[in-house]
Formats: sequence, C-alpha cells, structure tokens
Amino acid sequence: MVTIYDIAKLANVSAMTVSRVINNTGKISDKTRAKVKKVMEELHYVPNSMARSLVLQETKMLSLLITDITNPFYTTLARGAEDAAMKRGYKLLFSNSDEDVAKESEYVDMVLSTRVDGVLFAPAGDDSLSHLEKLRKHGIPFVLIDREVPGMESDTVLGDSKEGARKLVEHLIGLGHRRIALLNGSLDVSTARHRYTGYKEALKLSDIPFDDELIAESAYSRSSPNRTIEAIERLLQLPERPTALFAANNFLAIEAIRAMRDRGIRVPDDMSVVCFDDLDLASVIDPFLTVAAQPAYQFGTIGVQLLLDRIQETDGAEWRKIILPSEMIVRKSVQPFAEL
Amino acid sequence: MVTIYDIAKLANVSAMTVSRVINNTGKISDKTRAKVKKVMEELHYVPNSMARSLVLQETKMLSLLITDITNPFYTTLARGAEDAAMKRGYKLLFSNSDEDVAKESEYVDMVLSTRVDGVLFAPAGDDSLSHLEKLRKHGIPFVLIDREVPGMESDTVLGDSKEGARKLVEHLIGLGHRRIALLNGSLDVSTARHRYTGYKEALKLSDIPFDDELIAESAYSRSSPNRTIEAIERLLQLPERPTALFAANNFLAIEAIRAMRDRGIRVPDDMSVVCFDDLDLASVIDPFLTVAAQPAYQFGTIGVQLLLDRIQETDGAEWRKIILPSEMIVRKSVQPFAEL
DNA sequence: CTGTTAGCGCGTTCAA
DNA sequence: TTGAACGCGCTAACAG
Repeated sequence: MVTIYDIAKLANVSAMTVSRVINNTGKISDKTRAKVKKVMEELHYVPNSMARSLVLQETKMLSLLITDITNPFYTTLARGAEDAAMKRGYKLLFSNSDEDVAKESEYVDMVLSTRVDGVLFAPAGDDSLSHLEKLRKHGIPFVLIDREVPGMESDTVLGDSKEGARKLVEHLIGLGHRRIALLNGSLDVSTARHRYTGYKEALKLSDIPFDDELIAESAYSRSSPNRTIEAIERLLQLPERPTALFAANNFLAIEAIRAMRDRGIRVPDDMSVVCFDDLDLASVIDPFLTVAAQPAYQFGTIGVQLLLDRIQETDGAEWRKIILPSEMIVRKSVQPFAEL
Repeated sequence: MVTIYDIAKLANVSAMTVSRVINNTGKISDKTRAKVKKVMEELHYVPNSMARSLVLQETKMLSLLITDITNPFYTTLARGAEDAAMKRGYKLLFSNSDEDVAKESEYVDMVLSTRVDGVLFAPAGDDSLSHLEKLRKHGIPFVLIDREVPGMESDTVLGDSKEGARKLVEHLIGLGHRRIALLNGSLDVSTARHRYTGYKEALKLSDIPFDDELIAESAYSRSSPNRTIEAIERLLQLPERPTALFAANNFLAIEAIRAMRDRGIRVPDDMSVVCFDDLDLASVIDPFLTVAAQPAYQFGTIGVQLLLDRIQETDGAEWRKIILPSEMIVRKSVQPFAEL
C-alpha cells in the first residue's frame, strides 16, 4: 500500500509536505505542489481514511440503523439519507435490526467500535432505550427517525401517525363503516401507539363506540406472518364481523389481504382495507391500496440534516423534533358499506 | 474516549495484557483476566476498530455496490449479503451507483480509501471496467454480482439471463404470439445483452423471423422513464403492432404498463407482458405479472461467500463463476393471442 | 504468564 | 515555505 512517505521520498520532500498538498492546508509553492501531485498520480495514491480518522478523531461515516431493509418505506428513506450524506461528504453504514432489539444491540456495539460520527436510528422498540443511552453515554450524536422512545430526548424526525390514522379511519367512517378493525404493529413501537390513538380519536369524533375485540396486535415486519394470520382469523370469526380494516403499515395490510383472500374474503367487496405507508412499485402497476403515504425520502434527508447539524454544533442546542405530514391516497381497496 | 491504557492503569497491568484479554490471545491468569474485564465494564470500554484496522491491515468491512437501492431485487440481495457477512463477522458498507458510471467512480475512490477488505460489485455498465481495474491494481478482492464486464475476469455470481429470457419468450410463443417486442435495458449491461440473446434464440427455435423494429432500448433504473415512454409509443405505432412485450426487468415492465395504460392499451387484453425479476410486495397483493424470478437473496449470500473465500485464499485459486437459475412464474399479465 | 518496544499512516505542533 | 518529532489506539514480536 503506498503511503505519504512513498510519495515524499520520490518527490524529494517530507511527508508533511505531501500531507499539506493532500489537504490543501498551509502554504506550498506551486512547484513542489505540482511535483507532489505528479508522484501521487503515478503511484495511484489513495489516502488511508483509517489512519486519518485515528488522528482526526472523526470518520466521516454515519450509521443508518433501520428495522427492515426490504420495506420500501425504509429503502426510500435510506436513499434520501444516502444522497444527503454523500452530498456533505459522509459515508453511510447501513444496518438492519429486523425489528429485533437483541440484534439491534449487536449493531450498537458495532457502531460504537467503528467510531462513526453519528447515527440515524430507527429504534426497534421501547427497549431500544438502553441502546440509545449507551450511545449518549459515549457521546455519539444520534437522530431518531420514524419512531421515538419514551424516556429519551433527542433530535427526531417523525411522521404524523396520529393524524394520518385519524384521516384514514374517518375516511372509512365517511363511507358508512362502523365496525372497523385495527391490525396494529407491536405497541412497543411508538408509531403503533400513535396510530392506535388516531384510530380511537376518529371513532370518538363520530360517536362510534370503541370495541376492544376489533383490535389486533401483530408485528410490522414480515418475519412472522403467523401472528397476522391468527389475528385475521379471529377478526373474521367475530359475531359481528368488521366491514373494514385499518392496517398499521404496508406489510400488515398485505399479509392481511393475503390471509383474507385465502379464506374467501374479497377486498374491497367483503372488506375494505386502508393502511399506513405506500407500496411504491405495487401502487404503480395496480393502484389498489388506499394509504396514508409518508414522505419517506424526506425522512432520510432531514434526518441527516439534523444529525450533521448536531455534529457540527458546538454548544448544545435545543432538541429538534420534525413532524412530517402524510398524504391520504384514496384507491380501490375501499368501498362504501352497504347495509344488508 | 476510554482506551486500553485507561483500563491498564486502573487494573495495574500493561496495555498489552488488556489487549490480550480483549482478543483472547496468549496465556492470561484467570485472576488478571477477571480484574481487567471488571475494569473494562466499569469504564464501558469499546475497542476502537480504526486503530485495530490500522495495525492489522484489515477492516472487517465489505462494500456492497449496487445500482439501485430501491429495486426489490437489490434490496433482497443486500439482505442476503448482510446476513452472510454478519454471520462471518463482517460489516457491510452499502453504496448506490444509480446505474451511473460516474457516480460509481466516486464510490470506488471511497471504497479504496476506506480500505474495506473486499467489494461486492454490481457494475453499472461495461465502462465499469476501469473501476474494476483500479480495484484490482490496488489488490482489493471483489466479486461481480448480477452482471459481468467484458475484459475482466473475476469471481462472479450471475443469473441465467439467457435461459430465463428464452423461457419467457417461448411461453409467449406457445400462447400464439408472434409479434413480440423487447423492451431492454442498456446494452452496456451484460444482462441486457444476455436477455437479448435469449429472446433471439427463442424466436429462432420457433422459426419466427427477427424484426429489429420490435427492439427498444431504455434503462433499467427508474431515474429516466422518458426513454421508456418514447419506446412504448414507437412500438404502439408500428404498422403491425406487437401483441406481447418482454421487459428486461421489473421497473421497465412497470413503466411500460403505466405508459400503455395511459394510452388506453390494456394488459393483458390488448398486450401480454412478461419480465425479469419479481416484484415482491406487488406480487403478493396482486399476482399479476408473469416473471422470471431470480433468487435474489442467494445472489447476496453466495457473493459474500465467494468474496470471503477469496479474501482468505492464500494462493490465487481459479476464478469461480456461479450461475443461478431463475424460475418462471406464470400469472395474469399474459393472454393467448387470438387471431382476428 | 506479563511487560517493553516499535510501528501501522496520518496530521498537529513547533521549529527552522 | 518546509521539516522533525510526537501521538492517535492498538497489536506483533520479542524479552523477561
């Protein structure tokens, strides 16, 4: 591996001069600069960022910890984060916690030892608190994205889960539905709680009694579809069957639709379905699901922005909390409720 | 930041002893080991992997360079790669070239300066050759995934593009179609060429004359849908309009279907459509597109496997080339051709 | 079993 | 405008 010393020797200067040429610091005569640059090119020199990090105490790397790399919401977010980071000269280290707090723990240790300059963190659940405390204790700046964690203040980028949920459910109510089921993610995740709240608010505003039996809890990720299937089975066997379903995210909606189809329930004819997060590709080819679409790309860019601001901050500024609105897109998965 | 020296001082041992405890090397008495471990925990010590990399000359990081992080084929591949890397103690640095050879160049420089131990490389096109030569010159092992580059030998994981294409087109032919258009990606990409070849082979086997007018070239990524739209318009205006379309990847199929829909052409009634790569989510909710599905996850795991084998190889073993079959999944986007 | 020395590649500090 | 010495945090090699 060629180092600045190799360059220095061939250019008849000191290593320090080479370093100055690389970083454009100090005063260097044009002549020696040209000479050094020439040698650098001849030797195909590439600076060693490890060594530089060690002395500079910064890596120019950010870590993005998401819970599911196959979910289009997160991939679009990742893309936004990457574009923003790249633009500011930072690399992005992706990690995938699989909605699993234990796996998340391993990643936090990795992040710590890699000495990244900051972390974009989509917590797997409220138990992520200890991981965040660990980061904080080590002085690593982080921004929470998509989800917040009780007991931990920080810069945060969230969606308007409550409002989005309320709008979706109100849409169903407006079409005459009164038995509306909620297929939620784990209540251990803040967005699930907020969407739950929005659901209840919508009912209340229309004087529809809340029925606990209509609530089912599964998991956001696709790793365990069984809980979703069981939930759907229970809902379908209810004496007074729901006529509409609000799924708390895209994967839940899909698994639910699949489970219902397998049981002969058609959407939207037998059951209207709405959900949070759009499906990207799927929506183009077949504009089917009525959704509350979130500006996923902006989650990423804004998250990086907050993070880099925090990193460059000298005095501890106030925590910033950005709430991004979602947009309801009405499509075909919903039908008016027709009394029999 | 806590260092091994801090630990050493508090534990009344030398830094070297601490290092040995951390790495489980050498012989250490249980007593001192316990003492050191206790201090490490008290101080929340986390090893600095930068420093370690510097001396060990290895980073335990791999870089995954893909061309589109929003394409489900690549995200699933990424997931496979990450799982495999993680399992072997490696981190994965993702990058996204956007099918852009220039952007790719920046990433290669980044990769070089980060001193990753190896690269999983999905080249943006044949011009990626110079980037690969750069990696090779610097002695960084890499594995080509999904695409190969003329003039560069290396370990490679490919799909059976030719066979997959042939099967898809034969399926269309079997249904009576004879005017079959090909909407291809850039011929600068090996998979596009192979799919082209498979297309032609299928025609030849059925004695259907090849018609150059039925061939359109666009781009795999969604960044420039205009070329696809123009291509579709041209195909639709052909004197003898095609009755079926083979799109060389999922995004092309989607853009094509959208463009046709906008022009009043229904799929499959007016036009049958098949393509390479499945759509994941979209297929669950609405099993629509007939596709040649590739084992994306395996692309990732096998790629990492080849890469790590190569990294640990002492003597230069033969290049290995793994070809993964694709599976044709027949769905609703295809109809038999009915002569008028 | 444990410690000392040296150096990985680079940038800061100070001197020339 | 340039260079020498030092240290970032760690481990290999050798010594004890």
